[in-house]
Amino acid sequence: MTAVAGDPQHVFLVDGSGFIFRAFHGLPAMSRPDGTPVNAVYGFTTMLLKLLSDTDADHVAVIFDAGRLSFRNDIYPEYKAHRPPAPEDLVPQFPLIRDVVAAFNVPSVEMEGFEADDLIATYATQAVARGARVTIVSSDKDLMQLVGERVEMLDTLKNRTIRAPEVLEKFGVAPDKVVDVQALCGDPTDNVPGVPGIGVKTAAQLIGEYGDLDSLLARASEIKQPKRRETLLNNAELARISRELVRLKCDVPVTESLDSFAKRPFDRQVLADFLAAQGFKSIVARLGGSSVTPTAAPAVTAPVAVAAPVVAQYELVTSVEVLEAWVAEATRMGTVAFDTETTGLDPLRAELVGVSLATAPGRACYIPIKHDAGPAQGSLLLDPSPAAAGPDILGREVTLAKLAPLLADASVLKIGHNIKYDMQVMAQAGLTVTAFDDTMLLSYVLDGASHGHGMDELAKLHLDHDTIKFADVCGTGKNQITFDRVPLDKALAYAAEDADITLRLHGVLKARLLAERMVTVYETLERPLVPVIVAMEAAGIKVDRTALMALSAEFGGRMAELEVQIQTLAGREFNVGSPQQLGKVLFEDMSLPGGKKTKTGQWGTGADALEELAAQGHDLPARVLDWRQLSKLKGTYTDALVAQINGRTGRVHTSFALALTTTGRLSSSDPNLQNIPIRSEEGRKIRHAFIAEPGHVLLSADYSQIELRLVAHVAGIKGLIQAFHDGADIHAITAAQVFGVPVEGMDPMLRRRAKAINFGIIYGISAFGLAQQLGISNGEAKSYIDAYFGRYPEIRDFMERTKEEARANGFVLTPFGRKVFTPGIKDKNGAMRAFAERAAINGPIQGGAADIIKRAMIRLPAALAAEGLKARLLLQVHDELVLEVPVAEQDATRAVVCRVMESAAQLDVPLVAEAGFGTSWGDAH
DNA sequence: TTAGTCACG
DNA sequence: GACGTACGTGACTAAT
Repeated sequence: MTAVAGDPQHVFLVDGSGFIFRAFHGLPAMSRPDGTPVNAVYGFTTMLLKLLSDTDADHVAVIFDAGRLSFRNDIYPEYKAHRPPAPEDLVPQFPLIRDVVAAFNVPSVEMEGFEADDLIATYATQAVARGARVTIVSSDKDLMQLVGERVEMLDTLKNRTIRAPEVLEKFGVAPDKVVDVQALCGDPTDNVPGVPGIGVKTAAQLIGEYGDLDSLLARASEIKQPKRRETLLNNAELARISRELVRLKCDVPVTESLDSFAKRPFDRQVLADFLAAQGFKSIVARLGGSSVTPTAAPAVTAPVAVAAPVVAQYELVTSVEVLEAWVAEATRMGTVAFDTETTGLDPLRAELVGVSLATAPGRACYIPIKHDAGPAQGSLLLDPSPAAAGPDILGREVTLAKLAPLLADASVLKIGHNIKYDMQVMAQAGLTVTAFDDTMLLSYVLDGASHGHGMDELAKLHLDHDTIKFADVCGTGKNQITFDRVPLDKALAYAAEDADITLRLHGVLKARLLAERMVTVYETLERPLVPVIVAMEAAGIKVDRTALMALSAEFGGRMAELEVQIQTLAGREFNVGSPQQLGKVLFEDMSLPGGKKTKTGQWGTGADALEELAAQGHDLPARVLDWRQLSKLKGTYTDALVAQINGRTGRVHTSFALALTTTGRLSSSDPNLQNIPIRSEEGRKIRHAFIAEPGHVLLSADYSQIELRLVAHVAGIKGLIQAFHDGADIHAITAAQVFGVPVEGMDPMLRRRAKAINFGIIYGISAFGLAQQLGISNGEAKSYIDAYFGRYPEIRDFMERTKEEARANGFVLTPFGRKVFTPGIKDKNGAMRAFAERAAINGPIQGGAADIIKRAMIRLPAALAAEGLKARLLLQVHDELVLEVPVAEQDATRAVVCRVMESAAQLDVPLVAEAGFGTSWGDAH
């Protein structure tokens, strides 16, 4: 069949009835002012709105069930006979939902005697015959039999696409065998009898073995298990009837033609009026999008496609009445952007200065809480400050009291930009925030590290808006003032804009989430992690100040000794900490061999270069290495950490960045507690200074080989998967398999090489890199890699597949759907491209591991609470979690932590977590 | 501000 | 045949 002009390309068939029930049961009760229940109507409306704005479909229709009876009741009167009548609260919503569809100007179809599923089957068949793609918007398993090369299903509530693999997962067979399986196992919800005693698993196994139902029934007497054979022989007719019940009719004599589903525009005014009548103000606001002018009463008159400039109207809130009005408006809208202004960046030390809210584009307010009336430093005393002359501001107590219920109200969505910070600030004031979105995290899951996620940058990018910069309001450098000293008029303009922009960014970004299939990543991996991180940062970790200071003195003393020795050896004084001066000493004054220049023409004095010289017997570079180690430990850890101890808590509180890395990992800073030394003996002393409170111990639990397990899983490497199931020393087994030697009595060198290759795979292996790592020749490294690929052929496939994915999309996906962007993958510079290719290969592995530990962290607090355990999460170090645990609860806590970590994901390999206790972090390993 | 170095997974 | 490399971070110092 050849396509002719006007043929549909992509057809959306929405299972209206299915969605109504799911929306009704999935959403909390909602009602119109007149008392009519509308939760299903609301759910249906938002779904349809998203669907229509996100899809490339050119044909759309919503299909409903017409009545309770269909032709199936003629075959089997009991079909769906036991279904209770629709819930009382749902009945009045059926006609309203048909009105919704009409308001969207989308055709709806229903037909007496046929179920919606049959109509969907019929139209899908017609569409495929005309060369179109079909998306069935439903999660009903009865429709899975229709999935095919050109037909997919979309579960909008879970944002999941159902194709052949998902069908296989559900029924254990390909879509074309689904009816056979259903015929055997039946369906209690629809009263389809099936064969007694046979469930999905057995049915799939039988169909897999015999091919289809008819063959199975014909050869039933061959079945070995006597009981199963008997039931099949006795119930053959029941199975055939069941098959007729579940098989969808593809040739219903429909009256509406497929062509009549061609997508057509809808009248926004009609729709807005209808929605307003249902009380759906938040949807009306969304319809208006960025085109809404705050003064225009009906927000929907402007066409959404043309973004009219927003007329910003910001209000300074200085009376309780006005504050109450804003809270009421936010509650009514169901959505509010909010932002806090403070005196600093550290949420534990910063003081709350004010709060801004935004309820619609351009409509925002600022509530000052603590603004210093005095002029900024440097102003003349006689200068009458506008702030001093301004109106009185509301007190902290009353403002917080009025805001608390709004922030705690689960039915009002609070939108923040980096809301982690605002939640921490509010937590200091005793307020909790429930039901929130974060535009920074939205931006991060959508665009990864392809650009920054600061609000200024996003405002320019998505709204073409230049924001007022913090520096414009507070200055920079030594002239910088804190926000509480900013005059109120300037504070209003800056702070209210922040909330306003946040709200408008939310409109743009949240809409992209579904279209770009990032709902699940955002809602299950990123957003729920925020409160977990808030608690971790607030908890902090105790460090032994005295021990660190003693270490610092010790390191300092030894450095001074080494400096004397080094300068004596050099024959002159120079700054040992200067790579430039050291390079001259080594390669010019002393004329040592093998000096290499860095790309800027300096002598390279990295550890590998110094080690090589030391190995040749040169003393000076060896002592520089020692000096550098001590210098690093003293400067970065002992001294810096002591300076970071919070005066109030006596603990160190890091900051975890959630929207920074390219792979989805967290990062830690101020101080970085993810790079505390452990590999060297001297370094470990620092780890021993991280201690538990009296009566507590530290628990360190880490995933064993999580990245290599991810490799085995995503690449489907049978040899490695088996090895992980066997639970033995993975590097030794790799060595045995690749080099063909027994594990017993293995040369440790072979194991070391196998380990290096295993790591190399994770990094997107190259012969050069492996050679460098092992200190062997390029050729030898290449022969190892070839041997590895020969033993595990799936790895090569995975690497090629991943690079292809990166080239096609500009990103690769982790097993949990996170996008890892791969800029440079098409660069004309070969080195750049190779770099991007290795990063692409690493992406699903490192990113997948990051996803898994995030899942564990999200589940852990509730799992601990469920067993009444008081342990607190303190740190995450990529594959390790550190908790502070009451001594009496050690064993129970370890069990919960390991269980949660190990069950955080279901892969083709087991996940293993190992945990230890200690009074210090160093002892807990 | 950038480059070099080195701490971690 | 040359390119110039293991993946992902943050903090410190010297030099600009």
